[in-house]
Amino acid sequence: MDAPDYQLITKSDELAPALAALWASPVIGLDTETTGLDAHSSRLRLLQLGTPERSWIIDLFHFPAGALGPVRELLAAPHPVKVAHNAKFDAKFLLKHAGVRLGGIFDTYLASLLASAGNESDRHSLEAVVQRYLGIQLDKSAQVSDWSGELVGYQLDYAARDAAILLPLREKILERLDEFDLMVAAGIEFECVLPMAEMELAGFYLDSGCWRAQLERVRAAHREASDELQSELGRGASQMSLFDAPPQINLDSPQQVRDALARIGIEVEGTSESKLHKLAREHAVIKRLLEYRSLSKSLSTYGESMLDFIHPVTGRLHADFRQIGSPTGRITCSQPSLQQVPHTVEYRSCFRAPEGRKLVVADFSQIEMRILADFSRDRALTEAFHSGADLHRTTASQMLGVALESVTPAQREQAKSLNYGIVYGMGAEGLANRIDSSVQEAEVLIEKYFAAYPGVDRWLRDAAERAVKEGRSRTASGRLWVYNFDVFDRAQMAQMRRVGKNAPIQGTASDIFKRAMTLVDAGLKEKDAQIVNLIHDEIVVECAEAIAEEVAGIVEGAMVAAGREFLTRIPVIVEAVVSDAWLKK
DNA sequence: TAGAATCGCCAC
DNA sequence: AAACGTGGCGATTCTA
Repeated sequence: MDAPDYQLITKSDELAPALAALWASPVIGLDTETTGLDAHSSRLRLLQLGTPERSWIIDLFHFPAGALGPVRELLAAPHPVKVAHNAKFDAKFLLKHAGVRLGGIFDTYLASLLASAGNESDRHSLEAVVQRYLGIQLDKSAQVSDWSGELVGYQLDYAARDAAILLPLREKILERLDEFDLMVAAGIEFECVLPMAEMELAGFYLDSGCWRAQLERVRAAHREASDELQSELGRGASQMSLFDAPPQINLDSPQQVRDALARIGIEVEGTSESKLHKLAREHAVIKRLLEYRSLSKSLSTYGESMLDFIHPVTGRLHADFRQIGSPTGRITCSQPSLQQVPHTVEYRSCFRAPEGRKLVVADFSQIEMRILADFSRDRALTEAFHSGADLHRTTASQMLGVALESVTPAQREQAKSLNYGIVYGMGAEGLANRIDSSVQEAEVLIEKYFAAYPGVDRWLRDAAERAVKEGRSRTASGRLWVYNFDVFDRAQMAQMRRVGKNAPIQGTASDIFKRAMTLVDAGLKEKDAQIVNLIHDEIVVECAEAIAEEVAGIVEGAMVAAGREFLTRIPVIVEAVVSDAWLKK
């Protein structure tokens, strides 16, 4: 593609005519060039803005932040719409280096992801998307050039072209979004971009001293467990002589562990947690092995590596959040994953509010079950939520036909397993495995569950049938997942039925969650408060101590409002707690 | 020997 | 073989 008509702007008197044309355009392309990928340690060099007729390249090295006034106004306004590819990136740099909250975003990256409807083989780089939608091959070689020095012609051509291509690209993707009824879902996604950028830029504070102390405790326990297991498992090994140490077993190798267990007379098919768990009661060595595994996991995944992610400039963790991380629309997080920190006080208390600040930890109460109740219109499940009583206890009471007060803890646990398992399409074997019962007993429990909630039974069967018949599913916002299962493969068909039950529920939960994020962010706009983490149904906000209670109220209200946009028949409950650390008090 | 595949396990 | 859905990640094992 040839370079479009463009003008390089290095003086403030050149801005006015450009701004006049940009304000007059309903949609403009936006791109930035930066000296690196990290907004805290890199600089913003160029801001490219394009109308269909013309592009402008603003060299920000020539503009102190104060001189950008009128441009900031344009960028913050909801109109004109700004088309950008992966706008989160540009939004972070604009926020950090120009103090602008980018408004009116149309993100071609997110749009492309939505339009691909869960097809994970599609790539979504600007290059790939331009190729797919416009049939044009882009040359991206200038992207990684040095953007900190004197700019040369090919860099400016490249910069102008990337902004100009976004407008025709948006047109084509819009056609596809419209064709697939994805406009509502796209709107939800676009509104999340700025909150996501703000969150990543702010980062999540981790007390490194606390974390190191925790690691030391785990290390000691790990050594102890390892020594004990080596001597236990070494017993079965043949020894050269009495004075030779028994050969070391690699406890992290499932193969070696299985062989070692066999030598001391314990035969196992697999060494996974669920298989071993059942044997843990009769064999102390297995119980120890499971403890060892858990400690290993702690050390490897949540060990020093977490500290390596602390940013040298901000002293905080700036994880990478993928806004559409799964086909159901869930957000995922990596480097580090702040969504899988062990749910124990020892770990979570290290994520705490800095001096003078508080964390507000707010999560939806049983949102997926509420969605299931709303979708299925099951009378008993609906009643269970309206009663306000403990869901699992109520489920047990309704299944077993006993009074609420006489439900035993064991019965409640079984009902809980059913409530959680059922939205994943769990079968009798799965339940039996989980609650340590026979398959027959599990079958009886499932029958009782569906007898108590016949509407749920009907909805789940129907969802599975629809999934198979249509080969796709949608969430409440219309988010689409076109399945890629092999219809000639029995196992894959069974999986498709389970996904058909789960995807609309999990996906609607992420619709609600994303709306919640937008509303929370809007509610906190003028406050000294900032979203710092997102975990599927939980939002963590850091704020000034003095306004913590008020912020908790705003967060709770916003999340409830988001839930009510989608659930009309079932109450939405959010628990918001003010805390010094990432704990629900 | 580097990268892919697999296992196992953390979160929701 | 799989058996409960979505992910990320680390260690081991396999493979080209």
